[in-house]
Amino acid sequence: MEIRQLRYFVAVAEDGQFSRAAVRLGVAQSTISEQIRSLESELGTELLLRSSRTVLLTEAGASFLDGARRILDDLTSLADTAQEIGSGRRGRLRIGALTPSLATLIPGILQTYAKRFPAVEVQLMRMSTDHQLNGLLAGDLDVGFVRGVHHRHGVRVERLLEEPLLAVLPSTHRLAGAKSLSLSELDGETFIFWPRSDNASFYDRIIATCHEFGCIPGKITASANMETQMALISAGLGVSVQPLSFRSSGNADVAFVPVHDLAKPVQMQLAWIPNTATQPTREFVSIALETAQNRVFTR
Amino acid sequence: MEIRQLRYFVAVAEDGQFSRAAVRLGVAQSTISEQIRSLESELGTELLLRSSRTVLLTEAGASFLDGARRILDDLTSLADTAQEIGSGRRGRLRIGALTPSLATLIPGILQTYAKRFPAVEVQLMRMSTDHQLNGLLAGDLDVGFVRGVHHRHGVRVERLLEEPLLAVLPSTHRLAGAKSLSLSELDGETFIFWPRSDNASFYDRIIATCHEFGCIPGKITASANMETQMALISAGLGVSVQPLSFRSSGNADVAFVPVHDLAKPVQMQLAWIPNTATQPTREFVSIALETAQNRVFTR
DNA sequence: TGTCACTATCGGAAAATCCGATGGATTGAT
DNA sequence: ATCAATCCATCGGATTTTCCGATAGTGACA
Repeated sequence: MEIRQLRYFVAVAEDGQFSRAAVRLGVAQSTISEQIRSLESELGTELLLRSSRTVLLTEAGASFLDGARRILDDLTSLADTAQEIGSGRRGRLRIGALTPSLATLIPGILQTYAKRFPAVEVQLMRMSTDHQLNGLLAGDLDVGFVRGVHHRHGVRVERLLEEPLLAVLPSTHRLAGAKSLSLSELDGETFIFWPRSDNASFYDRIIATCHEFGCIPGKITASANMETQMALISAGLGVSVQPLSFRSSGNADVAFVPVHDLAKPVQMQLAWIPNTATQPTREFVSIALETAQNRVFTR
Repeated sequence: MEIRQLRYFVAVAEDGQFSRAAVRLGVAQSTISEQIRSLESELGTELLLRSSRTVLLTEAGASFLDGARRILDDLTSLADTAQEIGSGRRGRLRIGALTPSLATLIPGILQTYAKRFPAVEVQLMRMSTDHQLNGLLAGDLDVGFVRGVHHRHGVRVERLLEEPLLAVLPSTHRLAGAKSLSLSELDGETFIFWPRSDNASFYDRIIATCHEFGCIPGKITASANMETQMALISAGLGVSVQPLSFRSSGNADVAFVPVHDLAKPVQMQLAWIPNTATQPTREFVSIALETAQNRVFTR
């Protein structure tokens, strides 16, 4: 049984004539006759009743017509779907993101992406950097917005934007009004920070920098939630050092003060796995990098 | 896109190897390679990721695999169904029947038929002879159990069995105990009978026979329902002349008395339209004729 | 580095499709 | 009744496609 035969049969059934169907299909009438005949002989059943004026369907033919039409439809949609998936116009995209990126970078990127690929189902998940890396490697995630990742086998990481680190202080803090400060001035204070398990290397880098510049945190209170951290700081329970985008949560009674000995900015990065990247992933990465390049993060 | 290509693709996806799939399919490996390649190029999408160790599916390939499997299944069931319908193993059979046939002939025939063709949907409808003929000609009925039909264009009628006509009398009737009677003895009585519209020729034949033998019915009360007729007769409201099988309703307080001047029996007949008969119809007819031949209708 | 297992490619053989011409059958008109 | 027209079936040959075997190319593994 061949697809061609199904097409010919459907055409004949619709036209009620071999010859007219042949013209419509752009083939010789003898071809139609042969193919229909071969189809019938393969099935062992007559599908058409040939009278000299018109062609009628047998019962088997009527049932076959229904089925053949459905299969022909299925075939085109099969091809269409494969093409859409292959071209990235259809599919699924699982994005991991750190909290600050959600308010700053991601809205613009997603807007562009959703416009170009409306049929792709986007799943956006707030996750820590280390969680994202694990997810990428486990195949649970397609792309992630992370911080402080250097190299990890199989994972490609590209810089999206850079931000300075700022001291985050309660508004009642003695340095809240300062133009800028030195890390050593926060020596011994309680620090409010992300859990070390969220991004151990970034955590360690910050702490090491503090030590380097003569600031040894007293207690370190961990919270995985940005809003909670803000609340703790504004309540005067501690201070923190955070990238500028931390500010975009924009609320709470806290002061952001530049730290002049922290010249080196931190980066927001995009991470994905080129080897196994799906087409939607590749498209998203390309849009994300492009969007970030055109974007200057302002206070 | 060809069915062959779907088969090859499914085989490769299942085996994870071109060469092994080729062996399993009984074709050369180069053939598989070419066909898959041609499929991919037609779709404009890669379906398989060839590494030198194993073949993996792309996203598009995974979706295509599902669809291809489903379509291949659909194709076989399409062919199977057409074959079943063509051979009469599947389909629909609409049978019309007079009331007496329902209790006598039909059970045995249907039993045999349902055993040989379990997948055929049988619809049995109680209808008058004329209704059945109209139904057959209109294509609403496939086969009918009728009485007193001679010839009608396009309709074929075969005798199934013959039965004598009996007088049907209230048990209180003066002739109820007679061994037999002559029609003339019922002259002037009220007759309980089927409506003339149910089977005009049969009706007219009975009435003509009565006249011929000196019996002119007084009033004629019509009822399309056998049970109603029995009730009317047993209530003493009239008499009737009916085929023997009328008796099989077996109840009510009526007497069946042979009529010696009605030597000519009446027939139960099978009617169908050979030109447009479906396979189930043909099979049913053959079983019905066969069953009736082997059957002697006894009191 | 060499071997192994696998897919891609190529030329030619084999098979299937397709075409045009023709035959046979039926319908409708003259 | 005959003739023309229409339609499907059949046949031989041209064309296209499929298929095979051999061989080249490629990555994995020892």
